[in-house]
Amino acid sequence: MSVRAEQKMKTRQSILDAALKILNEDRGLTSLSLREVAKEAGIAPTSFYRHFQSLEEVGLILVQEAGEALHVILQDAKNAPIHTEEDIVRSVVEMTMEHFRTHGPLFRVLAREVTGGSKILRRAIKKELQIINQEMAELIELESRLNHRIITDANMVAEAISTLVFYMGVSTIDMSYAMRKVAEQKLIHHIRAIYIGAETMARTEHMARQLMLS
Amino acid sequence: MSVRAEQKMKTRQSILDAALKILNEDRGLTSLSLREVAKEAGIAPTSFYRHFQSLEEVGLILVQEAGEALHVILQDAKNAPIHTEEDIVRSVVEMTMEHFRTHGPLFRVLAREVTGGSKILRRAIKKELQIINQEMAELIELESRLNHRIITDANMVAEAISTLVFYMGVSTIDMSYAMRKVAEQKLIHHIRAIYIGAETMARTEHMARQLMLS
DNA sequence: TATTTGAGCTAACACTTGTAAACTTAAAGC
DNA sequence: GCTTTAAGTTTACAAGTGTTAGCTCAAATA
Repeated sequence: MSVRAEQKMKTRQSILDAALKILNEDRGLTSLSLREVAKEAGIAPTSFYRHFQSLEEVGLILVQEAGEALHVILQDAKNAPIHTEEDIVRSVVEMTMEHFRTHGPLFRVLAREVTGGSKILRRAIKKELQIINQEMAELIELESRLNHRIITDANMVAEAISTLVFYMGVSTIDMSYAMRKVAEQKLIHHIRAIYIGAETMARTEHMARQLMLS
Repeated sequence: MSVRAEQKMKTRQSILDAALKILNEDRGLTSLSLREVAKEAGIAPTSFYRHFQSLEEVGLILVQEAGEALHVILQDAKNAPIHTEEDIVRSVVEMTMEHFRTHGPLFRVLAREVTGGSKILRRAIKKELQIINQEMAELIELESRLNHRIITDANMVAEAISTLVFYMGVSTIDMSYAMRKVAEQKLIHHIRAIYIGAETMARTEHMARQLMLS
């Protein structure tokens, strides 16, 4: 890459960093000002336009980054060696929480902007979460096949689980280690309840069908 | 009430209405401007101060209103005649969804500001949701006692359910009738899974304990 | 009826906002 | 080495911001 292009990338990154830093200080994207971000990034206000059209565009990139980080977690879980329900739940929850914590600012943006002021951003985040949901459904189907478990609707289970993990998970970012661990255990418990509930429902349905046939 | 006090109340209400109206148009509280609200309310900017200290104070009142609306739902559910699990879940979900829809703007504020820019508001909303949680736990305990159901930790079940109902419920506000009904059914299914899961877990635990004793 | 009160007003302030226009200047390309 | 390109700059402007001070005038009070 040329010296110029390299410098441009650097400045671009410093804008993204600046935006994320300010967003992390309890601010919504729509309450952000271009000048403020430019100042934090150490550039002139108008230089911003050399890199992005608007702050919304910056937001979209941050959302994309957060989404990719989530995909990695699920991909890792899918490729992990052990696939018992207990292990998979615990490892996914722990990995997700760890990821939330280490990439706190990014996920705080995700959580804030999913109900935030920009329609475009909301749409983008919901799409991202939908993909996560799909991936989780695949993971659940994989596990249930391996352990001869009857789960009629993996998508439903995935929806409930990913919703809980996302919203409860994000709220743990600011917590102390001890409290976070408690929240983690709660989350694992909830997920297990959903899992077992779905299985019990499927089994009773299955039994009812067999009874009808006989 | 004196003529003057009455007029003041009217203006106060028009400020609250104006704020809610603007907030409903995809705006966060921190991105709101005082002058903008005053204009929408049909008063001079400085007149705002005769009623509130800041926009945050306005936000707090809106949150309080939304919270009260939620309490009413649960109170109604507790006082409803039929208390089978199936009925209670369906009726609470349907009532909550209906309430979310009819008071859409208010709950959109709640959902937006729980991750929003004001720490004070976030705290207030979380407290409100915590109370809801407590009330739901009582409802679950009431039902399980009536139907001789074994539920070891009603608080946990309540947490999972109220989290799902709140976040999934709020996202249904903008939906068409048909889609909302689908989301409603999904939600009922999730709740039932959690309920049954918790019961199954409690029963296996119960059996294990009895096995140990014998 | 005369006085006081206070909701709502206008004017003014110091400041921040987004963005346009025109520049500098160092790297890229020929 | 000369020209072109473009990242980053300064300056400028019109519009919007929160908040203070002081005025109005009708209702409340004495």
